[in-house]
Amino acid sequence: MESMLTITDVSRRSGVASSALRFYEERGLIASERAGSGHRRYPRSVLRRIAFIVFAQRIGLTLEEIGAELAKLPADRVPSRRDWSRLSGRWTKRIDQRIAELQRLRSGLTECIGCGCLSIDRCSLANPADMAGRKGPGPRYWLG
Amino acid sequence: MESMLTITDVSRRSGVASSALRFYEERGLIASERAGSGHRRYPRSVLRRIAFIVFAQRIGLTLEEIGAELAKLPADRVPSRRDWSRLSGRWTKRIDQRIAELQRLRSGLTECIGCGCLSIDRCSLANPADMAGRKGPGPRYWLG
DNA sequence: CTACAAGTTCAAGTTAACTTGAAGTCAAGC
DNA sequence: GCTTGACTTCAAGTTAACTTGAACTTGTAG
Repeated sequence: MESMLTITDVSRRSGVASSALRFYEERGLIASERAGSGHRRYPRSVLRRIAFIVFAQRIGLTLEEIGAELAKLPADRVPSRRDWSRLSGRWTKRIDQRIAELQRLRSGLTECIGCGCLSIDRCSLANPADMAGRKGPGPRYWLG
Repeated sequence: MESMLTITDVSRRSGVASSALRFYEERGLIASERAGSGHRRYPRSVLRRIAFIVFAQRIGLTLEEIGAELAKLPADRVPSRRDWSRLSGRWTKRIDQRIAELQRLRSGLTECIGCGCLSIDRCSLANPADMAGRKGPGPRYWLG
């Protein structure tokens, strides 16, 4: 059975633009075979891989990190449910850390800014030591 | 008393690089007076303003949004504690939304990827409708 | 057979939030 | 008088994750 998908098929089913799919391929996150014409053909299993990529992005991983995770999947066969859940298991901790950070910020909102200390020097929430200027150039994201 | 601060003073006390301080000024987030030499001089109150900016960034606001918030402060006097807490009050909701999103993702991690459905089409967490391709060009951040 | 849609590559553009570099000014110490 | 250091402006570079455009080739419907 000829069940390979075109790039438009994959784009429509995954919600990810074709340009992004080519970009992911360039970065080694997904792979494709080629039809005689040179057009990309994808196996159905790529959809799960893409879902995983999107999911991981929402959690906050960079494409580079996602690539590193995907590299741990078996190369010789279509990954099983166990394979996938082994990967995602590590993220739980990461999510928990982000949640904790946000909760810390949330309480700081009322306790620190709303409080009377008003001292940037003494306030642990707006403290040089734990925030700015760490990532070098480029945008600094919401979490150091 | 001559208690104005130089840009290096402010940078050291806030942990924000001087280049960033100039950038914030260009964007209208902070202001400075000038010494006869043309060098910037800041009142002490700028430190609280900068703390607020950094805090807001960690919560996930863009500089543009932060600018809009800061514009709501009184222009004719140094903002009071009430002024500040009025601003930050609105953020609580926002933080809660992010926390909820992360918790949703966290449970999806075990329930969806770890589960047997394995169908990208049926999985509400990796669903085209609520995720990709919304922000136009540029990076897509961890939250739609 | 001819449109026209869909696919290809490759280079360059986009956004946010800054940083870096070049070229010049100004004040203080020796 | 001169060097050093802090400061200035302005233009261009950086990073991530893509998108857009140009220039071409292929596949398909009529």
